[in-house]
Amino acid sequence: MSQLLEMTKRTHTCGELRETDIGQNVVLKGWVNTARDYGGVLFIDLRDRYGITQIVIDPKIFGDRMEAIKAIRNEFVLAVEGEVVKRENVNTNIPTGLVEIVAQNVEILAQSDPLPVQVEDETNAGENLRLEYRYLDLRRRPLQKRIIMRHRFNQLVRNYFSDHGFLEIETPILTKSTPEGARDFLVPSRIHEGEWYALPQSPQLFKQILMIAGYDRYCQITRCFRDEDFRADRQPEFTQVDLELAFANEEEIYELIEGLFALVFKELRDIEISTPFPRMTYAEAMDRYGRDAPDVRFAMELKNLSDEVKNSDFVIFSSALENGGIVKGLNAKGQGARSRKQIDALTAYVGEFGAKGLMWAKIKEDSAWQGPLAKKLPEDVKAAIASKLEAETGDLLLFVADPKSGVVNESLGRLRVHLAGEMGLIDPNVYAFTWVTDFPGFEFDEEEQRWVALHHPFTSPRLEDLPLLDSDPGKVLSRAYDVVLNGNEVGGGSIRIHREDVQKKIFEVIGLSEEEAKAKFGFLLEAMRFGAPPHGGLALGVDRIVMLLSGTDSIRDVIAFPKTTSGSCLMTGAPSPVDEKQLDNLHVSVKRKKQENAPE
RNA sequence: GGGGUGGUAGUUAAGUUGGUUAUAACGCUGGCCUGUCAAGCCAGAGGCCGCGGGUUCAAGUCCCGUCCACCCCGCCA
Repeated sequence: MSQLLEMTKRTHTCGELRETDIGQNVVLKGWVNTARDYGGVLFIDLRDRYGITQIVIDPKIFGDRMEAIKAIRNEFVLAVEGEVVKRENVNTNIPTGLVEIVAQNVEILAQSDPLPVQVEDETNAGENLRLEYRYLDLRRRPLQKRIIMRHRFNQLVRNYFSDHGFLEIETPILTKSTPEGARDFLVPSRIHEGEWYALPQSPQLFKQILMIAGYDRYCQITRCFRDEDFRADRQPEFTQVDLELAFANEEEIYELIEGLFALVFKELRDIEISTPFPRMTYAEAMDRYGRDAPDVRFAMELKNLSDEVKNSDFVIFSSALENGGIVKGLNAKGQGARSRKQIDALTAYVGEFGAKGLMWAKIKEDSAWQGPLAKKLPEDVKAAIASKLEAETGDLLLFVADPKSGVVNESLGRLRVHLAGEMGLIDPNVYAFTWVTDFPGFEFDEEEQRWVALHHPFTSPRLEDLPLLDSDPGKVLSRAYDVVLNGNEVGGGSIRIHREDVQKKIFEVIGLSEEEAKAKFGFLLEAMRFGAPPHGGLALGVDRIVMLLSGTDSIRDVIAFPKTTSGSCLMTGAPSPVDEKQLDNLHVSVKRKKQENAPE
């Protein structure tokens, strides 16, 4: 008898029985969510990923089998056979709550030790424990929902692109190290002593080669790797939707991506996303929001006040301007009642992003200013500022001045978002997309004393800017674009270079010698000599998108087996030491850290 | 590489100015109970106070170091 149920197919999941099933004999299998021993009758909530069904154990039916039944504890795995009956007391909290199973047979398929973390919807268990016992954490409903949403997202993406003529083509995980961009994860070659594979930071070059190979629409949901420090929204390995199109321009790509997001939000959240998305140049984003990934759900825009304050002799403003910087401000509407302490907290906040200080003014009755600036600025300057910031009684004006415009934008741009959160200006149910376009092609790296590509060195400059490559790389704008959702960059791409001469020129601009370029990217340059079509593409951050779709704020919540901020897997213990023998095979020697108590 | 927060029972937390036997809730174990669904009631077990050192008559509490986790800066699209 007891072997029977283990071998018997379940007839239903724990989430599907309804009133219409009353009278049926069914077999369910699942985990014990809770067992309530009421002395005589025993109730078991049996759970699988589809739901919960109540099982009733009646001592009249089980007789001397009750002894074994009473040993059942939480998270035991059971097989249950019995009849679906209408409940005396319904439970309106669960979809199966109108019925229950009167068990005829119960079989314990697996036992469970007492749990280190409870399997319950709401948990405040520490994250390290949840990661160590990830299989228990994954049983929790909220996590399960996100994992399922991620699956559905992936399905939608695959079908969408397949329907649009894209081919899913896999690219190598063991590939070649590239010098630009992030640090590579490296894998030593056993066969080639002293040589190394790198894990891909993205399939960038392979997809460009695929375009040259004539597969004009490529798409892949693929893992990428970067050996940098991690954050709440950054893991050492992450997943992106990678796509590339030949003969396509920006418009075609925008339309495709807008269609995808509209579909995904409709299917997964029943939210209508209006298309086309608004667009903004990088310059405009920096000017109005101080960031290249603007959150446009609320206003409180930054205003450049350099013109307004240029004739004032207030030293903080004037010295910033004289040293090539800017002065910007924003208006925190109705925040004039903030205490000095609260404003100091804002000053500390912008300090994290390099701002040396935060100037402020409260607007009182009759446009009078209160605060350190009140006496420092002449009336006409104050009036001009107030006008530009549309200041009214009760407002709080905040200013940052710095010789580096980047510091002003970064600190004030971050402050804008920070304040909006405090002020309750952000509606969590709004999903606002923006395209950001016309990125600078290059920025000057002070440390390395050379130009570096802002996007990557395969991004095409705007055609009209090609002549600037020789004279002033800093002025070159690229054909790169980011798709931004609520202040998060969720995807980015560009029209690529398909001409060998232009690609060589770019390598030259970023200080890559002809020899180096040939050694690192010779295959690409060569491929460009054999009929390379114009092409471009984009990559979407799957983890980040699913994170936003599911309303959580940690990327770890949408990854089945995530790593910690130091890159460890608490469940498996990776990374871990390996045998000397393995290292010998790989021709790798490891410098042992000096033991503290090592003999002198 | 830098800054911040945290680490006390299986779990989540409390622990006063350094002072007797380190609390509570949930979980766990045992008992009672035939309609619960966060079941209830009674009883019980459970602790290297992250780890190492120091100050002190006395350290969960103060000091130094270290490890782990989380958040942020740098870094990274």
